Amino acid sequence: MTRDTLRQALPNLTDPKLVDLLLEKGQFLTFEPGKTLMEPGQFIKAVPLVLEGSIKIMRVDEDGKELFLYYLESGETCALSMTCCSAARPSEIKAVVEEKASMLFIPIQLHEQLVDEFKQWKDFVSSTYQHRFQEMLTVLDAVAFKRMDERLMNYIVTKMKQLKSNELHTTHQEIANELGTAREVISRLLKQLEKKKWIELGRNVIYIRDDFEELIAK
Amino acid sequence: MTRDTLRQALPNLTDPKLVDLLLEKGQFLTFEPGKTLMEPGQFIKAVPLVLEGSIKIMRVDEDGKELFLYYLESGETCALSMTCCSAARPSEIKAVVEEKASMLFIPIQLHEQLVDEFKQWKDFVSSTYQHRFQEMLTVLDAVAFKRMDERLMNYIVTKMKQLKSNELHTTHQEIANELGTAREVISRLLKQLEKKKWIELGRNVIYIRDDFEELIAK
DNA sequence: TGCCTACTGTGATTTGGATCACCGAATCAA
DNA sequence: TTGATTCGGTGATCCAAATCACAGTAGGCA
Repeated sequence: MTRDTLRQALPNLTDPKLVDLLLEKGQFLTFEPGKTLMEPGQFIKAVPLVLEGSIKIMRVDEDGKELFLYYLESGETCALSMTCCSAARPSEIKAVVEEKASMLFIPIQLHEQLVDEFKQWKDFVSSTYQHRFQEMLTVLDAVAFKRMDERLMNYIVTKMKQLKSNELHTTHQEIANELGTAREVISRLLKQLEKKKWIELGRNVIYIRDDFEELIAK
Repeated sequence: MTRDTLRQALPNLTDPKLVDLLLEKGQFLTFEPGKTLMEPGQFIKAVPLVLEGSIKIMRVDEDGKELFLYYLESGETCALSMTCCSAARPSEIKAVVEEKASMLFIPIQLHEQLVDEFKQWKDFVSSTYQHRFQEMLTVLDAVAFKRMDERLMNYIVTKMKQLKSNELHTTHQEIANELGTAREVISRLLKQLEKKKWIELGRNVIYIRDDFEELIAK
């Protein structure tokens, strides 16, 4: 039932009036992995709230190159959607379902109303901004100051945590896309990690050693 | 007089009660160019509002490398300050006065109160977030997808607009810092632009052709 | 079973940018 | 005026990453 899902995803939203409004006027939808929710240039008319699953948010260059920004997970929303849709501007990003997701779409008018009326919602929005700024800075640091080997290792750690698994079922090409580089570069770097016995490579799968994160810390 | 300065910088803030509160509880200060207002790691206890002049905001890497993010100009405030200080977290950025600046520092408690009580202030904050997200994405694009020559040309255009002049009084080293690269790289690229007659180089000064922006568009 | 496609591995080459090593010229300070 | 410092110019070299070019291989499916 949606009320429970909402409570689980957002335990901080306790005000029953707020919850009622969200459930009454929000649109509940579920999506399968791989579904593209948003492409650059599209307009968005609702704030997406993730209840279950996860959404991958990416920046896309003019000539199609992509760059992974962050995941939206249970209880999170997209700062960029909030800014874009309150300004009625087209999306700057691409959003793809990573894990089967159930979501609540809050119409922009309702969102604006909630910000005014409910401190809990205002705090939620404000902490979302904060959180996302932080993540944008992290990506910026990585792109501006780190080499690809380090970025790849961080990527693997992020994925492991997000999927709560030490097997990544993905292709080298997919990783390359998300890091904004070429497939060969990723293949070679992964091979180096395999030689160090930090990971094992299979077709469409990467097995990661349990102590991977400690290994890279050194 | 400060009231006039405030009105000029922020014509949208018309509510007299709001303006009174800002003037009464905000701290008015002026700074000379070059003054460092904020270093990474410092804590900030007030939201800085720029009335006149401009402030340069930069990201700083662990090993001291810098990266220019954006300018705060008249009527603007720093989204990062708002998130950092409401969360009582240390600054993630460095802020340096670019042009002689007069500023109003809004204590964080007052800021929070204003967000609740004044729609004008809430809208101001919200448009600040939006504006800054946009600029962060622009920087991200540049760093992730553009070559240094293009970034340098964009940098020159940004500076020209911000200073409203087609002479830049700065050193190659300074530009290199802001773009997160090495001085030699900038010197060589500037030399190329000079060979194309798009700019002229002097010691501590770059003269830029009036139609520079049209030239690079091609 | 056999073909086709998607995925991976790897060498060779190129390129953008970083780094090192100087030098000369302008400017400042004593 | 002179010595020191800052700034700009430039060659040489190195390195990470991009690009090009193929080849092998595992799976899907006809």
